[in-house]
Amino acid sequence: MQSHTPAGRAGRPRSAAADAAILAATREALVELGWSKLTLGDVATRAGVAKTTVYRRWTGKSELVTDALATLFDQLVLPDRGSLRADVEGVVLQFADLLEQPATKTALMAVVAEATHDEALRQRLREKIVARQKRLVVEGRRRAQSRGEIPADVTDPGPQIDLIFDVIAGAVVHRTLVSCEPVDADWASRFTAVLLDGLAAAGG
Amino acid sequence: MQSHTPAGRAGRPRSAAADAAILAATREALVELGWSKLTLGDVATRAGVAKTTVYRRWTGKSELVTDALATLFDQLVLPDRGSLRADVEGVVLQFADLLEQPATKTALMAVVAEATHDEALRQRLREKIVARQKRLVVEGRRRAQSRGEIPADVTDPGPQIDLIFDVIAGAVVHRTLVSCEPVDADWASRFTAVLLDGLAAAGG
Amino acid sequence: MQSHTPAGRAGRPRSAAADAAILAATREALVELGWSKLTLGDVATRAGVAKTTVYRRWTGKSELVTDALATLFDQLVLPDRGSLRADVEGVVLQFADLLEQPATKTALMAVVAEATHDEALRQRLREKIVARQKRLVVEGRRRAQSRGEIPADVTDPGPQIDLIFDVIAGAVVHRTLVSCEPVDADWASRFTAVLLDGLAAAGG
Amino acid sequence: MQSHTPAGRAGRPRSAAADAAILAATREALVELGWSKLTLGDVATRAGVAKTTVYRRWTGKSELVTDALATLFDQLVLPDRGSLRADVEGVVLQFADLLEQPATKTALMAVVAEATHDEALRQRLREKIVARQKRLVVEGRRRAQSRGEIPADVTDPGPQIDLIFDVIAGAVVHRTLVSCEPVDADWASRFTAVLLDGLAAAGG
DNA sequence: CTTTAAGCGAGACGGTACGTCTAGTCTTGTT
DNA sequence: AACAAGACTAGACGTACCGTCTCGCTTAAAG
Repeated sequence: MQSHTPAGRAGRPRSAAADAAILAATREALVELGWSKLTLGDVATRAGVAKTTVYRRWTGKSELVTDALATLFDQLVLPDRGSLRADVEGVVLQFADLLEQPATKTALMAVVAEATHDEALRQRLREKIVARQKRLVVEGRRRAQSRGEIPADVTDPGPQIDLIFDVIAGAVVHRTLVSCEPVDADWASRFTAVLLDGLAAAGG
Repeated sequence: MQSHTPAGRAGRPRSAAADAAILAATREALVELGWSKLTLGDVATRAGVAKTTVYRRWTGKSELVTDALATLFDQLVLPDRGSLRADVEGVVLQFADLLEQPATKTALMAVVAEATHDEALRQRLREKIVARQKRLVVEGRRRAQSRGEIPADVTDPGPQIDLIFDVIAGAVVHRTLVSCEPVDADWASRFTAVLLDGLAAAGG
Repeated sequence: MQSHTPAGRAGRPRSAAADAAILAATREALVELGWSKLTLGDVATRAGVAKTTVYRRWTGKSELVTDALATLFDQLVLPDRGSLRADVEGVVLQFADLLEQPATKTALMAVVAEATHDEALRQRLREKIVARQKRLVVEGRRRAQSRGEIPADVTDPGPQIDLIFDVIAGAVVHRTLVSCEPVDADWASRFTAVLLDGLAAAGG
Repeated sequence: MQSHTPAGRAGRPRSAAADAAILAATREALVELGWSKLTLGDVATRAGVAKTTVYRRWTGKSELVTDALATLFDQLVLPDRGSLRADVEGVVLQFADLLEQPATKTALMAVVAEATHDEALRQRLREKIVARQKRLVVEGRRRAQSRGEIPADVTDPGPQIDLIFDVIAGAVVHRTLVSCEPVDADWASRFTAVLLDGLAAAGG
């Protein structure tokens, strides 16, 4: 999303409603058309906005879709389910739910693909998507420490936090989008067991 | 790749060299341009071939890139490193190496993205890419059983084999392409420890 | 008009019918819309042809309109009316008729205007439009000489031929498009008298 | 040009300087860009003025350019050269000089072209441009009458005045802009001879 | 000396057309 | 037949201008 009414106040201010309409139209178009057939002209039409208005606010398809995707990742929260094991299973199931939504699955991989050869997009992706997910892992670990389930680290973030994040996010994405198998309660339970037991044994 | 000189024998046979030239040109173009800016016309020009020749053999960009990608995954092998732990670390590092190659990283995510809304492509992806990776996991498990490191299952494939595959492939892909961190010997060692210890504790 | 089936013969040749359809559509659009609102996209649609086909054959609006205009100037002929005076009056009236046609009046001045800062267009204009008009003046003079109405020059073209052409064409265009007065039989007669008497007295 | 500080008196009056700046910027832009690439936004920028200020004063490109053109035609005067023949040659040379200026040649034909399908513009053109030229012809004729070179008409304006004007203006414009030949002293002399001798013989 | 109505610079807006590019097909003549 | 070449239809691309509008500020005549 862009900064509205920046520093100076000269000229007509940008319509705040347009941003929301464009992002909503983008999500809608993603579901119907997928990444490669989504066009900014079509998004503009759906949003009831001129094509130029879209181009004035976003520099291209990748940036727009990244921001539309970010609004979906805002749904992620971490309800306290009472134990570390339950919290991890909750996060796994919740992330899997998000990936089952057509707009998410279509867009996420496409944006990652574009980001492989676009540093600016990689930056945007990290700030708006990855950070939102990582927050959950960090929060879950903090809770487990306050419950006494795992020792409080001297160093924070702990040494394994990145590994944990890549394993959780990677495994869920891979099962959902590549293996195309459902992430159900059973899988979540088996996965959580391997992860937590492995971390415990490895001293993480 | 397509079947050359199929059943019928009338007319000029398809040039076998053209296939190789087109796939090589596709890999080259992927590195230079990325998925979204790669065009079949450009591939044809690079391959020194008419556009019609490309379209006669592949139905579209996704299929062509999938096949070009498959030639890269053919590099994957599983040298016997003497122990299960070493074999897993070897597979992790080898897969990471493959993903560091520009053509691979660019193409893999893009093909997965397209596959989310294209069943035929999903099928092709599983046959030509995923199967090649999974083979390594299955082979590694068989070796560990013959070494006596893990018990021989009654059921084959074992119950956790899919989970193991998703965890390994998912974590490596995520760390490489999303977190953009290197998969080095240290990370591979830590990851393998968590995975194997977790599986042992969970009874996998 | 472009050269079709140039030197080389590889590839599909350009459709000759398309040229005619595009030029006809251009004339039609000129009448309805005028120069400034005529768009090449609209011309393509009217001609039942893709926009790229137009751009492949003409480099821009000016060139296309010039060629469309040229087809109108092809109408000009010089019927033998028996005397120099009658021939001049005939040419004046015929040229005026041509300028009364909506497509002509709209396009001619616009092309001249563009040509003032485009040497290539100026060249094209001279070859395709001006030459067609000048031919009539030269032919009329040749006829008058064969009738013995004016002496046969030693030098050919005669010294005044350019002046005569500019006076005839200029006066008719100016009266029609700037003064917006009709060029009727009376005006043609008065104009012809002044021109021929003036030339006779001045020794042209 | 528009009326400043009109009848009503409330509110901030229009800046007189802006008019001059805009017209100057228009002439400048005409020279650099020509008619078809001249944009009002660019004119506004050159004039150091907001686009709205231009649109508040002129209804469109045609009107603005017509007015800018009119300021150039204000240069035309008719110094008394002592005889009808010398006066006509003077007018011809002076008009040709004006047409050699880049801004004039570019704009005049373009405005005439637009005027062919815009009655209001045709009116403006006649008032601001054509009238300025015609004045010279009328004045020259009046002078010749007072010198006794031609008889004073009972009717005024005389019957041939329009024809004379179209012949002079048309021939000079055509030679300059279509034939792209210079109007030098020799051509002016030959042209004047034909015109005046023709008029004398024809009884004009 | 305050209204108050218009002018002003800035710039976003809904549109339209631009000229280019790509997809995928079709039409040549050649191999 | 398959091939190289390249024209073809269809339509998206991102840019530039159009002419309008919405702002907040300035300017001077009217009250």
